[in-house]
Amino acid sequence: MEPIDLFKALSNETRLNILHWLKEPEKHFPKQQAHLPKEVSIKGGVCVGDIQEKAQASQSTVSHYLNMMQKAGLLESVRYGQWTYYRRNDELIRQLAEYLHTEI
Amino acid sequence: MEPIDLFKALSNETRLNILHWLKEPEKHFPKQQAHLPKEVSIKGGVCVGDIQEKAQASQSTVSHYLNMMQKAGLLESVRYGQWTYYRRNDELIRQLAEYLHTEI
DNA sequence: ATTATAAATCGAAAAAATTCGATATGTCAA
DNA sequence: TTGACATATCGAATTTTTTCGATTTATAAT
Repeated sequence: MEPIDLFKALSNETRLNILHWLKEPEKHFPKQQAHLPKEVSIKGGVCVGDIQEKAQASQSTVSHYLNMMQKAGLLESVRYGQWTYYRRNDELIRQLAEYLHTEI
Repeated sequence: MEPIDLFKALSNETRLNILHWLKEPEKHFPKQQAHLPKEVSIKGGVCVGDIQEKAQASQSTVSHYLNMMQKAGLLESVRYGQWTYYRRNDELIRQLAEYLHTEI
């Protein structure tokens, strides 16, 4: 866990929104997992296009954000066909909250 | 509480260190409060010069950091004579940790 | 094979953060 | 009241982040 990279990733409204949306994907992305057959359902995962649409930023920007958040450990991704699904890494977010009131 | 400003303030190693040092001031600043008579002791407060010395950055940089952290709410300051003492705002740090695992 | 679609990567312009030395301001001591 | 010291503020150079459109890569459908 690299706290500084995590805090940097959290220092942006759009990225913070994405993380928040992914907390309740079915609520914020109604047409969730439209491309996925049930057998390969990725729990809590949303594809880049759906996130981009909601985030109101360019495709490259959103892709970059998601990549940065994944590198920091906040998200994890699974590719299915031409789609990449991103979901939260709740365990790391929990660790960060813990770090915040022990180390910091 | 402005989470983005808080995360920005935390996105820097020196600032993170300062916050950490101020968690146990007597441990990290041995000659603590040398200029203060006991009557006006500021619990947990350390003056800018002592922080600067430990942080190994220029005076203006450290002053700027402390100001930014105070604006974000992470620190509070008290002036005594020509010295400004900074200490942690533990309540806000607690709130941020809480926000992290409820909102985010 | 060709075409269409999703996502990643590239390259660059603009905006913001970092960091410093110099200067200003406020306070204390002689 | 002058000089010394602590801190804040200013102005600027450098670095980093933001953000985009264009291109590339990977996969799917015809």
